[in-house]
Amino acid sequence: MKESALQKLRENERQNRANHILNAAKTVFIIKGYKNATVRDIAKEAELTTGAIYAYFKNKDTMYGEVCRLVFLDLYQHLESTLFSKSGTMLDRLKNLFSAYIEYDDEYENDTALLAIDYRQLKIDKTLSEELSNLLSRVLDYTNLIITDGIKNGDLPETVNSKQYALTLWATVEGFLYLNGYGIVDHKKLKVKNLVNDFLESFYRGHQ
Amino acid sequence: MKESALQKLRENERQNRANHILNAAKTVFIIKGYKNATVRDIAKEAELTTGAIYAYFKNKDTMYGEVCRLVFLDLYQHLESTLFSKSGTMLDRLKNLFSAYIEYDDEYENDTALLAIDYRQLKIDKTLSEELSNLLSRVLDYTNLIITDGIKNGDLPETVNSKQYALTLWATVEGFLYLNGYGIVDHKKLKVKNLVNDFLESFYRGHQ
Amino acid sequence: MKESALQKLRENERQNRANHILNAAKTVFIIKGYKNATVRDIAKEAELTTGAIYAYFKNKDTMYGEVCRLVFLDLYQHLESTLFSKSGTMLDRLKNLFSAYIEYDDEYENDTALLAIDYRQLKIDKTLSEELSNLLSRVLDYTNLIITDGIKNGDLPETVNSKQYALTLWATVEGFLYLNGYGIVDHKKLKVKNLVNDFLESFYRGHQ
Amino acid sequence: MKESALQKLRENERQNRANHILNAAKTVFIIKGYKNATVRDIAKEAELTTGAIYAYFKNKDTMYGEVCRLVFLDLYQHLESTLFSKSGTMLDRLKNLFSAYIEYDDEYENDTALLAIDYRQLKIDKTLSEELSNLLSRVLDYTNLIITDGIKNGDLPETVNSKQYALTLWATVEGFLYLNGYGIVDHKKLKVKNLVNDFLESFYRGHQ
DNA sequence: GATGAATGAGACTTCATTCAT
DNA sequence: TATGAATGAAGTCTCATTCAT
Repeated sequence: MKESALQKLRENERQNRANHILNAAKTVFIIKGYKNATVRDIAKEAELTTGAIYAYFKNKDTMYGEVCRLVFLDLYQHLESTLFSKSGTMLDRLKNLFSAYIEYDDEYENDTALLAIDYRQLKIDKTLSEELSNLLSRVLDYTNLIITDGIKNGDLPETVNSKQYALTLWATVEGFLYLNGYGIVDHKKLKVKNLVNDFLESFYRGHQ
Repeated sequence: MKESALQKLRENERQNRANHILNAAKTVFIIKGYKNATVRDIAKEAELTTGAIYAYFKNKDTMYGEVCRLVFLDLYQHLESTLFSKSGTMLDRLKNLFSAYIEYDDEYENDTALLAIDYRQLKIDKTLSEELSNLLSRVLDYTNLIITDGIKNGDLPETVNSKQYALTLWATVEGFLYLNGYGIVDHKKLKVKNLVNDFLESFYRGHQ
Repeated sequence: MKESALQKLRENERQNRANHILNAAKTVFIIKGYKNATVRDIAKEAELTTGAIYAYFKNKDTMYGEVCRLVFLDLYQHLESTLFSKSGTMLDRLKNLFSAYIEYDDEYENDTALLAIDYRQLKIDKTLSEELSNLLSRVLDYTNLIITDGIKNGDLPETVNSKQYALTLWATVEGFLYLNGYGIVDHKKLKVKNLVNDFLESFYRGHQ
Repeated sequence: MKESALQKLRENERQNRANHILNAAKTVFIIKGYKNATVRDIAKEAELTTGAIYAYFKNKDTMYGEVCRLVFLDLYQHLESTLFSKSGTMLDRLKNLFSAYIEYDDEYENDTALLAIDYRQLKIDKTLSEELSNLLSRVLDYTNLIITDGIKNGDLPETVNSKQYALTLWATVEGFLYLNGYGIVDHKKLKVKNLVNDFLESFYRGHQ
């Protein structure tokens, strides 16, 4: 029993340190991008040596993948509060969901996309790779949920294909963030959040 | 005078060879991605040697930037035929424009995005960098043109902000392509082109 | 006095643990070879941690050397039973000796050679190094003993140089094992033991 | 035609440089042993930089394998002169063959064995690995040839199993060299060559 | 004594870039 | 201009060894 408690403590410690490294990695990857970030950079950021890193992560690519996972999980935690407040109209719920999404993206300096961008080129375990794919598509599920609710409530006609509707919404939001990332959205006048809200309304009207 | 003609000839020759290399680079970058493409790969594809490349391009990053430019220019040539046929409704013209855009993306196996993705991390001349930014936003101008025409023709109410409308359309299309690139769009049932067409219609209806 | 008894006990305890580690090391070195065996591997095999190892052994090379010594000591214990049964002809005694040697080698899957192979490249104390050299040549002494007995008994003419005779026998046996280790001896038809026995007879006949 | 000639010239150049590197590697491997030799050492010995090495050899292990091959090929060139002089008795021919073998080994400071020792642990192409195995057993074929000749000529009775005879001879020679490598053969009094010659005679007598 | 996290040197390897020919 | 060998810096990763707990 004692043994098991000790083990748990140690495992916890280990997990903490791994997270510490992962956070350092996140910082570095966001600042320098995958290509230019070196393991040494990450080690320095974590106040460790290169070798220490490898006690926790198999290699750079895996770290990158894990950072992506972390960001996704963070994101979903951020979104879930919004999601499960079933009060309000469908439109409000969608606005809330995407606002939360956009806020999160803002917080990480528009680098959600940057992070997620090409994990398919990485040498990572299939398990992790698949998990990332799943996580990537989870927003869709969230959105879909709200929309099917909307159809049930009569917010949208029954003829609406909820999956396609959800996909379209998400595509637009991702698109805005993507363009915003390239500095194409004029920050002074238009903010992504407003753009999305306007879009949600027009698109909604188009389905009445 | 003669000298100048000769010079022009030489300059032409040089330009041809540079283009030849650029095409090889495009091929390699699309297949392998920026990270994994080596200058040697490009040289081999161009049936040249490493050293020769450097007579035409300052460095790998510049080549990558130039490839991006090439792709954009190609794209715009592809789009322009569509653009300037001012016949048809606004909706038809938009559909044509984006169809052409999507077709082009298909042709390059969804790697337009892949190519364009992070030229901001590259060490390239400011000139080139700015040109890429401009090119990137040119589709917007195209779209905007069609929409202002639409407003003039009464296809859309005058209250519509054409820039925002255009931005939204483009965002959605980019978003679809982005998601499609990640395999999130179900290819068997939904095609990007149909998704976009459906979207254009709903969005249009939403503004009546 | 009491102190000394306690000390002895402790020293014993320590010796036991060192032997435990050494056996683990032997296992790992035989399976993985010196090059590929890591101290961590050994620690794991001994159900200890890396650090603990260093309380007993100065470094990896020393461990390797000690393993070699252990193997030699084991070997000689294995051989000695044979040796001191002075019954039988010289030829029989030699056959018995080498049979025992070969059996021992078999037991460790032909890795006697693998173990002994290059302790001279190791960073180990001169004492240990010299001891290994001595141990290595001890078989020679054994063989020599039997042969001088044989000469006394008239099994071999007095003109025979016993040292050279012994050296030759041993060389051949080692050679067979070495070739066998490389898979050069055809296992199905010829077994090392038979080859050695045949050899011993022919060589013996050649000295009559 | 000219092109092909140029290519041949270049290929030659390349081969020369590869050989130059290989010789440097041989030197380093012999002095330091596989384990302690670094690619940097080899590069320095070849008066090149590390990177240059990799233009010629895939990796360290492959270089080691190639060095082994080189040594074998050299050896066989050295032996072949001897081999094909079919004059002399079987015994003389065998003495010549093994003398040549031993001389070669001497020349390389007893490191034939050292080199050949564990190429099976290396990460090398199967092709190379198999070639090394073949080369390793070629001496056997040579020996066998002389012995079958000997049987034909009546030097040995027909009942002798030539393969076993050959294997035994070779085993003994290898064994002597092996022991000699460990400093067990007393250099001042006994020389390997003499030991082998004496052995060959006794063994031969044992088969009459 | 034992732990195991951390160190730090050094190994192998890759590749953009240069330069003598 | 073209060649391609060579450079050299940087990268990823491994592991014997140390040390605070």
